[in-house]
Amino acid sequence: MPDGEDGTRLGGGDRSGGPERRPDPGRGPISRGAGARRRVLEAALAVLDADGLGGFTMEAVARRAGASKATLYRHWPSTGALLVDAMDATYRPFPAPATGRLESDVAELLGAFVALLRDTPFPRLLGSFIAAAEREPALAARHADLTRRRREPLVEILRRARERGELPAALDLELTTDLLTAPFFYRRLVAHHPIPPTLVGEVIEQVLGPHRQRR
Amino acid sequence: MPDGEDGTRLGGGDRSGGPERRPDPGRGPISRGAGARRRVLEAALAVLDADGLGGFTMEAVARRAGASKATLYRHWPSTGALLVDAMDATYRPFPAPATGRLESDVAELLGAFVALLRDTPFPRLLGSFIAAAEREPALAARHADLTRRRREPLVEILRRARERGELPAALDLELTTDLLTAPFFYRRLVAHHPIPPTLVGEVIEQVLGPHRQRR
DNA sequence: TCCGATCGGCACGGTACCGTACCGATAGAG
DNA sequence: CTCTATCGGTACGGTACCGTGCCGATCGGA
Repeated sequence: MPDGEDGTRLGGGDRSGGPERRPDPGRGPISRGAGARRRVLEAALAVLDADGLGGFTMEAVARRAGASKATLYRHWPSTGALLVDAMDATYRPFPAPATGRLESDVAELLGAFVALLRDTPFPRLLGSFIAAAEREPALAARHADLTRRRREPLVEILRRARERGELPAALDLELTTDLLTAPFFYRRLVAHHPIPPTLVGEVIEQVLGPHRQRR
Repeated sequence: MPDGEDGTRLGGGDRSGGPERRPDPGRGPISRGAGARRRVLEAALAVLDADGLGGFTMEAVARRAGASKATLYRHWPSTGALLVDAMDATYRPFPAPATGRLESDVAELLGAFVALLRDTPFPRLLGSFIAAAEREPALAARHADLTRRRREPLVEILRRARERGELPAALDLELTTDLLTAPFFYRRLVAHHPIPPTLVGEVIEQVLGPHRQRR
């Protein structure tokens, strides 16, 4: 596999003027061991968010983390390995609503998801991960696992609803989860269309509406 | 947006409608004008497919095209501008089936789409475009337009079916198109899950099934 | 046929990043 | 408190790409 060698200029931080020094002034003295590792991973995500894959460089990450390149190379042999760990570090357990009613649970979850797509660096990072995963099988595998973990709460909501009899027993939960979430990825990353506040309700209505069953 | 200059040509859309009547102007001696332009754009896509955004470099594209850097800079002021034109060059009109029956038309179209995702460099290029578009508004706008053009045939099929009375008059065609296509993007680029041959039928059944109407 | 516009080749100085090595400092465990 | 593994800082040669300038060659329209 092509070892690293990544250096795009597309979003690249070609700063010909100032040296852009930002070693995170607010932090304490120096943290070692796991602390340093965490700091570097945070810096890696910050760099990826700011400058994309093109700016994702050992030097850039080290600068942002206030670390030395040597420290980075001690932990990660390549930018690819660093990217894998940084991607893993983006996982945050999604709040699983349990109002007990199918529609409101799903609406709440999808609403939080839309907010994540609209108000956070998440989609920008996701774009970089998608592009990188096309060329690094290790990253693709990790991202597949990450995605599975993120989907879990929604699948669980659907499963419970099915057990309560609100959804047909024969309904394919994985496919339904795809149909509920994929349009939002698609609009944000592919079609570059705005996501109106009403979309969550419309998707739920069109996907779940026909299958809704009275208990 | 760290890149200060970012010289993407927004209005430079000289999509030549010119009648280019050469049998194979590819590897002839030297081709000038539109020929050179086409050769460079092909090389740009080849480089992007092979090495991703990381390898997308004026030098690399020039090498692959058998052109000189000077030629590239004569046409495109930056890699961003080159990427925009290269992306536009990926558009191929999708064959619009017109069997006259909703299900078979959609199945045929989605089948071709799945083949595109499975057997061609398309998804790999798409990944790069997605990542780059997150950082280049000009690219995002172009990609939005490209996507709209690619969706058109499917929307048209749904519209005709609605006019024939096979779909409810109140059905949101755009949303339905999203629901029909987004899962495939999602599986291929985000979830990294295989797309079984049965998926097309399942998606059609779950999305269109409940709305099917007898005329 | 002819001439101008375009091309490929080449070279240039400048910049950024790579990957490694060595240093003195210090955090953090015992 | 002591000791050591880890850290930040610095430096290095090497590589790749940038963007520009200038050639002579040659395509391609008049």
